[in-house]
Amino acid sequence: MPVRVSKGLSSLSDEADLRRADSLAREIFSDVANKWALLIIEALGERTLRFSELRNEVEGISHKMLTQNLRMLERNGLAERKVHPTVPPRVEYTLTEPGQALRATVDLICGWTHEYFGHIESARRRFDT
Amino acid sequence: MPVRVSKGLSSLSDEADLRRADSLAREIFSDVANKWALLIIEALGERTLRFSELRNEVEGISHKMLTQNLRMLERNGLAERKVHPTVPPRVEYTLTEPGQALRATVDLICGWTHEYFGHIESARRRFDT
DNA sequence: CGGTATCCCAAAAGATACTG
DNA sequence: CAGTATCTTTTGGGATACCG
Repeated sequence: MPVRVSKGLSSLSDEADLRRADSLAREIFSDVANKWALLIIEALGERTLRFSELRNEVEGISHKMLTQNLRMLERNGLAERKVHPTVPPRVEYTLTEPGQALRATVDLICGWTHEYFGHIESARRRFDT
Repeated sequence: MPVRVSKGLSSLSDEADLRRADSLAREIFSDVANKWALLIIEALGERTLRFSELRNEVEGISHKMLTQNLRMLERNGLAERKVHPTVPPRVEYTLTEPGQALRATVDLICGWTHEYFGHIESARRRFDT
Protein backbone atom coordinates (compact mmCIF):
# COMPACT_ATOMS: atom_id res chain seq x y z
CA MET A 1 0.00 0.00 0.00
CA PRO A 2 1.37 3.41 -0.97
CA VAL A 3 2.23 6.11 1.54
CA ARG A 4 -0.80 8.27 2.21
CA VAL A 5 0.08 11.90 2.68
CA SER A 6 -3.48 12.45 3.87
CA LYS A 7 -3.70 9.45 6.17
CA GLY A 8 -5.02 11.63 8.98
CA LEU A 9 -8.18 12.74 7.18
CA SER A 10 -10.51 10.30 8.84
CA SER A 11 -13.58 12.45 8.18
CA LEU A 12 -13.62 11.55 4.50
CA SER A 13 -15.98 8.72 3.78
CA ASP A 14 -15.18 6.60 0.76
CA GLU A 15 -12.06 5.58 -1.14
CA ALA A 16 -12.71 7.99 -4.01
CA ASP A 17 -12.79 11.03 -1.73
CA LEU A 18 -9.67 9.82 0.00
CA ARG A 19 -7.89 9.62 -3.34
CA ARG A 20 -8.93 13.16 -4.26
CA ALA A 21 -7.77 14.47 -0.91
CA ASP A 22 -4.50 12.63 -1.19
CA SER A 23 -3.82 13.91 -4.67
CA LEU A 24 -4.41 17.53 -3.59
CA ALA A 25 -2.27 16.97 -0.51
CA ARG A 26 0.58 15.76 -2.67
CA GLU A 27 0.17 18.75 -4.94
CA ILE A 28 0.36 21.18 -2.05
CA PHE A 29 3.24 19.20 -0.67
CA SER A 30 5.33 19.50 -3.79
CA ASP A 31 4.37 23.16 -4.24
CA VAL A 32 5.64 23.98 -0.81
CA ALA A 33 8.53 21.54 -0.45
CA ASN A 34 11.03 23.52 -2.46
CA LYS A 35 13.93 25.64 -1.37
CA TRP A 36 12.70 29.00 -2.62
CA ALA A 37 9.18 28.68 -1.24
CA LEU A 38 10.47 27.77 2.19
CA LEU A 39 13.02 30.57 2.25
CA ILE A 40 10.36 33.09 1.22
CA ILE A 41 8.08 31.82 3.97
CA GLU A 42 10.92 32.18 6.46
CA ALA A 43 11.54 35.74 5.34
CA LEU A 44 7.87 36.75 5.45
CA GLY A 45 7.56 35.14 8.86
CA GLU A 46 9.53 38.03 10.33
CA ARG A 47 7.43 40.81 8.87
CA THR A 48 5.56 42.14 5.85
CA LEU A 49 7.93 42.79 2.98
CA ARG A 50 7.71 44.37 -0.41
CA PHE A 51 8.89 42.69 -3.57
CA SER A 52 12.27 44.39 -3.72
CA GLU A 53 12.92 43.76 -0.03
CA LEU A 54 12.21 40.07 -0.53
CA ARG A 55 14.74 39.97 -3.33
CA ASN A 56 17.37 41.15 -0.87
CA GLU A 57 16.26 38.90 1.98
CA VAL A 58 16.17 35.71 -0.03
CA GLU A 59 19.76 35.50 -1.14
CA GLY A 60 20.37 34.44 -4.71
CA ILE A 61 16.75 34.34 -5.85
CA SER A 62 16.05 35.70 -9.31
CA HIS A 63 13.29 38.10 -10.25
CA LYS A 64 11.53 35.31 -12.07
CA MET A 65 11.67 32.71 -9.31
CA LEU A 66 10.48 35.25 -6.77
CA THR A 67 7.36 36.22 -8.73
CA GLN A 68 6.68 32.61 -9.62
CA ASN A 69 6.83 31.44 -6.01
CA LEU A 70 4.90 34.44 -4.71
CA ARG A 71 2.08 33.66 -7.16
CA MET A 72 2.07 30.08 -5.97
CA LEU A 73 1.93 31.13 -2.30
CA GLU A 74 -0.85 33.57 -3.09
CA ARG A 75 -2.80 30.97 -5.03
CA ASN A 76 -2.64 28.54 -2.13
CA GLY A 77 -3.71 31.26 0.28
CA LEU A 78 -0.42 31.26 2.21
CA ALA A 79 0.55 34.82 1.39
CA GLU A 80 -1.44 37.95 0.69
CA ARG A 81 -0.54 40.49 -1.93
CA LYS A 82 -1.40 44.13 -1.29
CA VAL A 83 -0.90 46.67 -4.06
CA HIS A 84 -0.59 50.32 -3.12
CA PRO A 85 -1.71 52.35 -6.13
CA THR A 86 1.13 54.84 -5.90
CA VAL A 87 3.80 55.92 -8.34
CA PRO A 88 6.07 54.05 -8.37
CA PRO A 89 3.92 51.06 -7.34
CA ARG A 90 4.44 49.51 -3.93
CA VAL A 91 3.50 45.85 -3.48
CA GLU A 92 3.59 44.23 -0.06
CA TYR A 93 3.43 40.57 0.86
CA THR A 94 2.24 39.18 4.18
CA LEU A 95 1.80 35.65 5.44
CA THR A 96 -1.79 34.62 6.09
CA GLU A 97 -2.70 32.56 9.12
CA PRO A 98 -2.22 29.26 7.25
CA GLY A 99 1.10 30.62 6.03
CA GLN A 100 2.19 31.46 9.57
CA ALA A 101 1.20 27.99 10.70
CA LEU A 102 3.31 26.46 7.96
CA ARG A 103 6.13 28.75 8.90
CA ALA A 104 6.12 27.26 12.37
CA THR A 105 6.80 23.83 10.88
CA VAL A 106 9.54 25.23 8.68
CA ASP A 107 11.12 26.67 11.79
CA LEU A 108 11.16 23.17 13.22
CA ILE A 109 13.07 21.92 10.19
CA CYS A 110 15.58 24.73 10.74
CA GLY A 111 15.80 23.70 14.39
CA TRP A 112 16.37 20.12 13.32
CA THR A 113 19.18 21.26 11.02
CA HIS A 114 20.90 22.98 13.94
CA GLU A 115 20.43 20.07 16.29
CA TYR A 116 21.88 17.47 13.93
CA PHE A 117 24.41 19.69 12.28
CA GLY A 118 27.33 17.75 13.74
CA HIS A 119 25.85 14.33 13.03
CA ILE A 120 25.31 15.24 9.41
CA GLU A 121 28.73 16.79 8.95
CA SER A 122 30.52 13.70 10.26
CA ALA A 123 28.19 11.29 8.44
CA ARG A 124 29.15 13.04 5.25
CA ARG A 125 32.87 12.81 5.95
CA ARG A 126 32.51 9.08 6.59
CA PHE A 127 30.48 8.52 3.44
CA ASP A 128 32.72 10.61 1.19
CA THR A 129 35.74 8.37 1.76
CA MET B 1 20.19 41.48 5.79
CA PRO B 2 19.62 38.08 4.24
CA VAL B 3 17.58 35.34 5.89
CA ARG B 4 19.81 33.16 8.04
CA VAL B 5 18.86 29.51 7.98
CA SER B 6 21.23 28.98 10.88
CA LYS B 7 20.15 31.96 12.93
CA GLY B 8 19.80 29.78 16.02
CA LEU B 9 23.44 28.70 16.17
CA SER B 10 24.52 31.19 18.77
CA SER B 11 27.48 29.08 19.88
CA LEU B 12 29.48 29.96 16.81
CA SER B 13 31.87 32.80 17.43
CA ASP B 14 32.80 34.90 14.43
CA GLU B 15 31.17 35.87 11.18
CA ALA B 16 33.28 33.46 9.10
CA ASP B 17 32.15 30.41 11.07
CA LEU B 18 28.57 31.59 10.90
CA ARG B 19 28.83 31.77 7.14
CA ARG B 20 30.21 28.23 6.92
CA ALA B 21 27.46 26.92 9.14
CA ASP B 22 24.84 28.76 7.17
CA SER B 23 26.12 27.45 3.87
CA LEU B 24 26.04 23.85 5.10
CA ALA B 25 22.63 24.40 6.62
CA ARG B 26 21.34 25.58 3.28
CA GLU B 27 22.86 22.58 1.57
CA ILE B 28 21.17 20.15 3.94
CA PHE B 29 18.01 22.15 3.61
CA SER B 30 17.86 21.85 -0.15
CA ASP B 31 18.88 18.18 -0.04
CA VAL B 32 16.01 17.39 2.25
CA ALA B 33 13.37 19.87 1.09
CA ASN B 34 12.29 17.96 -1.96
CA LYS B 35 9.22 15.89 -2.60
CA TRP B 36 10.88 12.51 -3.09
CA ALA B 37 13.15 12.75 -0.07
CA LEU B 38 10.26 13.68 2.19
CA LEU B 39 8.03 10.91 0.85
CA ILE B 40 10.80 8.34 1.33
CA ILE B 41 11.31 9.54 4.88
CA GLU B 42 7.58 9.22 5.52
CA ALA B 43 7.60 5.68 4.17
CA LEU B 44 10.65 4.61 6.17
CA GLY B 45 9.15 6.18 9.27
CA GLU B 46 6.66 3.32 9.45
CA ARG B 47 9.19 0.53 9.26
CA THR B 48 12.35 -0.82 7.64
CA LEU B 49 11.81 -1.40 3.95
CA ARG B 50 13.76 -2.98 1.15
CA PHE B 51 14.42 -1.25 -2.13
CA SER B 52 11.59 -2.89 -4.06
CA GLU B 53 9.13 -2.26 -1.25
CA LEU B 54 10.05 1.41 -1.24
CA ARG B 55 9.36 1.59 -4.96
CA ASN B 56 5.81 0.45 -4.25
CA GLU B 57 5.32 2.65 -1.21
CA VAL B 58 6.49 5.87 -2.81
CA GLU B 59 4.02 6.16 -5.64
CA GLY B 60 5.38 7.28 -8.97
CA ILE B 61 9.04 7.32 -8.05
CA SER B 62 11.43 5.98 -10.67
CA HIS B 63 14.20 3.50 -10.06
CA LYS B 64 16.74 6.22 -10.62
CA MET B 65 15.21 8.82 -8.32
CA LEU B 66 14.85 6.25 -5.58
CA THR B 67 18.52 5.20 -5.61
CA GLN B 68 19.63 8.78 -5.95
CA ASN B 69 17.64 9.95 -2.95
CA LEU B 70 18.55 6.92 -0.88
CA ARG B 71 22.23 7.64 -1.46
CA MET B 72 21.68 11.22 -0.40
CA LEU B 73 19.85 10.17 2.77
CA GLU B 74 22.60 7.67 3.53
CA ARG B 75 25.31 10.26 2.95
CA ASN B 76 23.69 12.68 5.36
CA GLY B 77 23.29 9.92 7.94
CA LEU B 78 19.49 9.98 7.85
CA ALA B 79 19.04 6.44 6.59
CA GLU B 80 21.07 3.28 7.00
CA ARG B 81 21.64 0.75 4.24
CA LYS B 82 21.97 -2.89 5.19
CA VAL B 83 22.95 -5.41 2.50
CA HIS B 84 22.12 -9.08 3.08
CA PRO B 85 24.62 -11.10 1.05
CA THR B 86 22.03 -13.53 -0.30
CA VAL B 87 21.03 -14.52 -3.80
CA PRO B 88 19.11 -12.60 -4.96
CA PRO B 89 20.45 -9.68 -2.91
CA ARG B 90 18.27 -8.14 -0.23
CA VAL B 91 18.91 -4.53 0.72
CA GLU B 92 17.08 -2.91 3.60
CA TYR B 93 16.79 0.73 4.53
CA THR B 94 16.08 2.08 8.00
CA LEU B 95 15.83 5.61 9.38
CA THR B 96 18.55 6.58 11.82
CA GLU B 97 17.76 8.63 14.90
CA PRO B 98 18.37 11.95 13.09
CA GLY B 99 16.18 10.62 10.31
CA GLN B 100 13.39 9.78 12.75
CA ALA B 101 13.66 13.24 14.24
CA LEU B 102 13.30 14.79 10.82
CA ARG B 103 10.39 12.51 10.13
CA ALA B 104 8.58 14.00 13.11
CA THR B 105 8.78 17.44 11.49
CA VAL B 106 7.59 16.04 8.16
CA ASP B 107 4.61 14.58 10.00
CA LEU B 108 3.84 18.09 11.19
CA ILE B 109 3.81 19.34 7.61
CA CYS B 110 1.40 16.53 6.76
CA GLY B 111 -0.71 17.56 9.72
CA TRP B 112 -0.64 21.13 8.51
CA THR B 113 -1.80 20.02 5.09
CA HIS B 114 -4.78 18.29 6.64
CA GLU B 115 -5.66 21.18 8.90
CA TYR B 116 -5.66 23.77 6.13
CA PHE B 117 -6.91 21.54 3.38
CA GLY B 118 -10.18 23.44 3.06
CA HIS B 119 -8.54 26.89 3.26
CA ILE B 120 -6.18 25.97 0.47
CA GLU B 121 -8.82 24.41 -1.75
CA SER B 122 -11.04 27.47 -1.58
CA ALA B 123 -8.12 29.89 -1.89
CA ARG B 124 -7.24 28.16 -5.12
CA ARG B 125 -10.75 28.35 -6.47
CA ARG B 126 -10.84 32.07 -5.74
CA PHE B 127 -7.46 32.64 -7.36
CA ASP B 128 -8.14 30.56 -10.43
CA THR B 129 -11.03 32.77 -11.56
C1' DC C 1 8.82 49.39 -9.02
C1' DG C 2 6.74 45.29 -9.97
C1' DG C 3 5.19 42.11 -13.48
C1' DT C 4 5.04 39.53 -17.88
C1' DA C 5 7.04 37.40 -21.92
C1' DT C 6 10.76 35.44 -24.59
C1' DC C 7 14.82 33.09 -25.38
C1' DC C 8 18.17 29.86 -24.12
C1' DC C 9 21.11 26.92 -21.47
C1' DA C 10 21.79 23.60 -17.79
C1' DA C 11 20.00 20.51 -14.60
C1' DA C 12 16.41 17.09 -13.46
C1' DA C 13 14.31 13.17 -14.36
C1' DG C 14 12.32 9.27 -17.41
C1' DA C 15 13.43 5.10 -20.28
C1' DT C 16 16.29 1.53 -21.47
C1' DA C 17 19.91 -1.65 -21.25
C1' DC C 18 23.46 -4.08 -18.90
C1' DT C 19 25.94 -6.26 -14.55
C1' DG C 20 26.95 -8.83 -9.97
C1' DC D 1 16.96 -7.83 -6.71
C1' DA D 2 19.54 -3.89 -6.51
C1' DG D 3 22.56 -0.92 -8.73
C1' DT D 4 25.09 1.59 -12.49
C1' DA D 5 25.54 3.73 -16.99
C1' DT D 6 23.88 5.94 -21.02
C1' DC D 7 20.75 8.38 -23.74
C1' DT D 8 16.90 11.49 -24.38
C1' DT D 9 13.39 14.46 -22.99
C1' DT D 10 11.43 17.67 -20.02
C1' DT D 11 11.69 21.08 -16.76
C1' DG D 12 13.92 24.75 -14.03
C1' DG D 13 15.75 28.74 -13.96
C1' DG D 14 18.90 32.76 -15.55
C1' DA D 15 19.19 36.89 -18.71
C1' DT D 16 17.13 40.24 -21.20
C1' DA D 17 13.72 43.28 -22.89
C1' DC D 18 9.54 45.60 -22.57
C1' DC D 19 4.89 47.27 -20.27
C1' DG D 20 1.85 49.44 -16.43
